[in-house]
Amino acid sequence: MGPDPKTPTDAETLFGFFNEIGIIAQLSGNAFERAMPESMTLPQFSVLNHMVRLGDGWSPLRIANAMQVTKGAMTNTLQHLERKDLIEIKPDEKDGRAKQVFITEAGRAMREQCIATMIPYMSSFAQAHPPAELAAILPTLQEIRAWLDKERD
Amino acid sequence: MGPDPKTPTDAETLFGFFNEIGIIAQLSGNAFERAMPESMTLPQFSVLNHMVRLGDGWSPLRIANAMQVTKGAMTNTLQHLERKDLIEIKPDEKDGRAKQVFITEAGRAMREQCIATMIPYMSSFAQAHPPAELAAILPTLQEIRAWLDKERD
DNA sequence: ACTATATAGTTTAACGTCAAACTAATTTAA
DNA sequence: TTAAATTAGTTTGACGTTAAACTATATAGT
Repeated sequence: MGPDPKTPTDAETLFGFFNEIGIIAQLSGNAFERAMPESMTLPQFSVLNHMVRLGDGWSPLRIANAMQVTKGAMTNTLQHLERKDLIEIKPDEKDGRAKQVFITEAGRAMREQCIATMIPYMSSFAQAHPPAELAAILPTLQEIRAWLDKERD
Repeated sequence: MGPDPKTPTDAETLFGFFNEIGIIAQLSGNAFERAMPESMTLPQFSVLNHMVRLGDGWSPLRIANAMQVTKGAMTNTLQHLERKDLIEIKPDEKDGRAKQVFITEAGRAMREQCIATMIPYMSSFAQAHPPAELAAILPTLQEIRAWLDKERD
């Protein structure tokens, strides 16, 4: 007897899982960007949001690590935000190599605006998928993220 | 009394969820690419894999739709694969606008090789996160993907 | 002190993605 | 049949990402 076509192998399950994750990330990222004010991208919003929630004055590298992105990628995102005057970057007095990133008033306003424009979309999503449903699978996702992060080397 | 800081709002849960998804997609995609043969990317592998699993001869647009990617993105990926002789693209006799994409022997071999080099990584992952665990949350993910896809307009 | 090493940021090159403009070929409708 | 609308693919421009090379500053070790 050959393998039962109905039962996916472990490799298939694993692949299907990551494939699903990848597509959701792509579709949701797109959806958010379409909902957000013109010219704002998800990474840009994420940085602003991060600073409002956890405080600013962080170094670019620390922000990059928090967002699991390379420092080169963060340089790029910060340059875009700075050109739009949504953040301010100052040299770190204590360490000549480092910089400190601060959100501006315009940055805070932009972050608020992004959230406001996302609300309709989020509500619509939440109606179809109650937060409790997401909260239920979140722990598993967090473990997987932690594993991948640890395994990164 | 202010809101309980321990209980995230629905918006926070929702945001945290998509954030987690995004990071897992990024970390896992990276991990797979690092494991794969030099010069192969995840989208390129995905196209080869798709053709082996579901048959070749599809049009670029149909492949793009299956992978939830724009046709422009697919043009790009197919060009890379074609340059490496992993696929062959022929005009569709029935429809002068369309093309048909076929996997070559080298393409099949490359797909096998990718799978082979991924096995150690997948095993290591599966040990920490049994497929049953993934299978348990897969349905929820699939519903979410379907919703996002439908909502795309 | 001085050299060697490590750390913070930037830059570059190669890929990927999307949206929108543009071709070319096929349908539809009038 | 002809003109209009649709469909398949490609191209372009703007962003994002990584890895690796490169600067500049700081810290360790001798």
